[in-house]
Parts: sequence; C-alpha cells; structure tokens
Amino acid sequence: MRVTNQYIASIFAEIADLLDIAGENPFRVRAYRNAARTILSSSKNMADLVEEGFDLTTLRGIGKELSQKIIEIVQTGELSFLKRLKASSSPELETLLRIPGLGPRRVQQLHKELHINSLQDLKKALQKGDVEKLPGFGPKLIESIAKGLEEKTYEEKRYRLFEADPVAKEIIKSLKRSHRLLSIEIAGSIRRRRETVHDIDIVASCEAGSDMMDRFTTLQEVDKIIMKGPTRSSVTLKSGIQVDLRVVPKDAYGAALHHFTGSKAHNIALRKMAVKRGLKINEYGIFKADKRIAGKKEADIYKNLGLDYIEPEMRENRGEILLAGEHRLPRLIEEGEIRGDLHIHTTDSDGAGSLREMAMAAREKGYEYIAITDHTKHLTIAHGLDEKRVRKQLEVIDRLNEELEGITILKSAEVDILEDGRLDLPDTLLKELDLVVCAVHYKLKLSKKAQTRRILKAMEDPYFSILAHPTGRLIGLREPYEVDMEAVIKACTHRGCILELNAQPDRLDLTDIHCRMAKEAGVPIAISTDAHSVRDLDLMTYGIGQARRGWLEKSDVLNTKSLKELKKYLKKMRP
DNA sequence: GCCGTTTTCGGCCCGACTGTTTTCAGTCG
Repeated sequence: MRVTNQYIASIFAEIADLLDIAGENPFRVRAYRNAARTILSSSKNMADLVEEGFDLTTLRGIGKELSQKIIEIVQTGELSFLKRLKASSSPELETLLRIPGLGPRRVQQLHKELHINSLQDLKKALQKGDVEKLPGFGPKLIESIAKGLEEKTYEEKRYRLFEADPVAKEIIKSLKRSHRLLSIEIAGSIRRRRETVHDIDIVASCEAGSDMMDRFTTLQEVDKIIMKGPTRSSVTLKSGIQVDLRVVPKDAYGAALHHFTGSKAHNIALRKMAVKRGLKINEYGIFKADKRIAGKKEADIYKNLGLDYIEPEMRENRGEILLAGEHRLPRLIEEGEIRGDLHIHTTDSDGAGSLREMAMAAREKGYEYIAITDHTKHLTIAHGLDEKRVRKQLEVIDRLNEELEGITILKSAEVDILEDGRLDLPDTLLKELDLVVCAVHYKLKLSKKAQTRRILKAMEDPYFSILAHPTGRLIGLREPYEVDMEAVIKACTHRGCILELNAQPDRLDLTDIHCRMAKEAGVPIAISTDAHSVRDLDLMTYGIGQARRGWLEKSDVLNTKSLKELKKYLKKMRP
C-alpha cells in the first residue's frame, strides 16, 4: 500500500499539535507545520520520490530530520516518533485546540492542572466549576468554551465556493451603501478561487467617519458578532459562515487586499523575502526603516520585491514566487479565451434543455462550437441513449448544423466505461462521432488497482478522446474514487487522450494539483461545464478558476482552439 | 527543526482584538 502525500502531511500536522501542547520550541512546531504544507501542495508524490532516491532535503522546509521521517513513513506506513509522542501524551488533546479560545497554552494548562484529556473531561470539569478556578479563565472565556463544545465548532466546516461566493457578493452589495466608502473587494480564499472556503474575507477603505463597521455588524444576515473593532470585525451569519471585514486607509488598501487575500504560506514567504532585503511587509504597506514605500496598489508589493505581479489563484507558495522573480510566470487562461463547451446534455438523456436550446444559448455566449454528450444506454437512470437513439440524434444534429448560423454542434456522447473497461457503444458507432467523452458512473468502489486498470483499458479504445470527471468526486458529499492519477496521466501522454476539468462547482475534478501534473506531462485539458440546462453553461467560470489555480494557460486547454484547429486536432487523434 | 551572497549559530512574519489584567499573554487570521 503506497502512502499518499495527504497521509504524510497529516502525520506532521498531528506532531505539530502535540509538540505545541507539550510546550515545545514554537519554531520546531512551525517547522512541522511548514513541512506538512510543502508536502500537501507538492505535485510530486513523496512515495515516488523516495523510491527514486530523490534528495528530499532539496524541498523547501524539509531538512535531514524530516527527510528521514518521510522515508520511514513511506517504507513502513507509520512513524515511530509519532507513536512515542502519542504514548507519552493524550492524543485527544488535539481536538481541544479546535475550540475557539483554546490554544496550546490553555490546553496545556487544562491538562496539567485538571488532568483533562478529552472533550468529555472538559465538559465534566466545566459542569463541576473547576475550570473557572484556573488563573486566566474568566467568565467570557468559559462561556466561549462552553459554546464551542455545545456547537461542535471543533468540527471545522468548509463551504463550497459556489455556496460562499454569492453570499459574499450580496454582503458587498449591502456594504456599498456605506457612507464615505472608497473601495471594497472580496479577498481570502474566495478571491483565490479555492474549491472550498472556511470564511468570507472582505477588505475595504473608507474616509474617516464612515458607518461601515456598524452597518456590517448589523446586517440582517448576522447571527452574532465575534469581535468588533475600528478597523477589523468578525461576525457569523445565520447560515453559520464567518465573515471578516477589514477597513484600512486608502493608502494601505492594496497592501491590505494583498494581506487578506493570502494564502498565509504565500504571504509568509514574501515577508521573509522582504526581511532579507531590509524591508518589512504588513497589511499597511511595504516599509523601509519605518518609512512606507508603497501600499496603495496591490501590484506595488510585488514590484518593490523585484517580482512580477502574481495572480491571486497562484498565491499558494507552490513555486510562483520563484517564477515571478525570473519573469517566467505563466499567463493564466481567461474565461474569454474559451471557444466552446465539450460536455453538454440535452432532454434526450437527463438534460433540461433541448438540443436547439443548448446550441442557441452557447451561441449567445459567443461560443463557436459545442459537443452534445448525452449519456449512453448503461446509465438507464439518466435515460441513456442506445445505438438507435444515438443515430437518430446524429441526424437531428446534421439538420440543425445546416440550419443554425454561428454555432457548430459536434457529435459526441458521454459514453459509460463498463466495469471491464469496455465502452458502452461499439466502435462502429463511435467512429461516426467527432469526439468521444468517456466516464465512470458505477462501481466507484473498485480497488485503486482495478479502477485504474478499468480506465486504462478504456483508453485503449482508438476512439476514446476525453476522460470526463476523472475522479468522480462530489465535494463534501462523495469522496473521489480511488485511481492512480499519475498512471492515468502517463497513459494520456502515450495514447493521446485528454483530461476533463469538470466545471460543475461541486465536482471540479481535476484538482488544482492534478491540473499541474497534467500540464507538466503535456496532457491537454478540456474545461467543460457538463451542462444539464442552459443556466449551467455559466458554470464555466468555476472551471476557469480551478484551471488558473492549476497554472493552466490558453495553450494547455483544448477548448480554446478555434473550430478549425479543434477539428484538425481531433482528426489527428483518430486511427 | 530549518536555513544561510553578512551567518553552521541564532535567528525564524506580522498585527488586531479579547479577556483578564494593571501592562500583556493568548488566540486568531
């Protein structure tokens, strides 16, 4: 069993928590957290690197000690250091860290003074009134802890981008009515277009005497105020999501926007870089010996460090800073560069719009082409098409193509990949399609080996063009099915297949890291909405966000090609 | 525990807000 990067990172994160509670050197703790982050955001698999004998100490934040530990985890599946650590402390203490108001110092205090080892212990101690006897635990803090326990805030909730994004936009709309407002923008992970976010960050600048903070904390959707200050406030909404608002003077707006866009790892890396050059960055600007040299515009932060401007989606400290210094940043794809949509359903299977309606809507969006990809017969629940119905649909498409100006309908289907790796339609029919989109829709729980073999087998079909939603996940609802993505990408390069980035915001597979892996391997990506209605065509924006997070450029994406180029490309794929 | 174009030792990003305090530690982002 090969260990994943996530697994290794989770071990290091756990060690960091335990050392933190034990009162260890905070920088040692930080070293484990940094390493966990590095591993999690690496596009390379640690297990592979170990096998290849790669020198892990060349990775940022990983030295001799942690390199050894990674090797041990890869080779044995566990880490003796963590075992020892767990044996000498109480592993459940980590959970206490997630209660608001409790950090390592206070958890340590609870443990030492009251022998509290778990949430249960804490609950009992609270009821008995033991906790309030501890120095530093006043009534407000006790209340916060009790509430945290009751509301289970220790189970961190993340919201999917498409849930948080519209809420954020609504709040901005309300706050724009504030007096003396100069600028306001969404920052944080929404601006970086992360697939899930844990809060909404907003940055604004106002002239003196603005009523914005009061307006913010009294918004109708606000459930409770976590804190309120002149420049910074936090609230939770009735829906449970937390919103932070930061208000700064206009000369600091760019710096504040940058600071609150993050990511934390990106900001830390930049600040370290600044320190080396005798500069200092904070949310008010970039400073040389206490003198502000910039801060009004976000781009000035980068400029003063000798860096090119880095798009928010790239700010994860995954190598973008280095490239910005060498003026080699990719020029990220933009929504306007998309020329068509290659995954669209109609009323013939489980879509809500007719063929004609979908085509007209796509033309309205300025597209040159769409591919109609209704389900095939195995997917009975979606009224999948058998050969006869596919042939009938092809005739309709021919007629529509003759009739409609300004849009071309490509013939396709979302063909089921059967359990044994065969496709759900015969080659004699697939041959007549312009492209063939293939996907796994059942038997999602096969072993990684079997699932990978199934997909690779399907790719051997000479008419296989695009692998749709390559991991089958539904964010927060269904885990991705197990598949060896590296093997799939490798197979794509050999067989000339394309991977789909599914723009449905609850799917968004590929992940950002998968996108980078594909890009590095030279595998083209199709960004497709998998539209089941006319409105779904607008989901493209989420796919673009994910693609940009994966560093994709126009040239990496299949459906930025003109119809002519696309047809030529598809023809070349065929035997 | 990591890291180095001043360094192999001695640093390690930075500031707001809260609560419990008489000047600040802890938490959070």
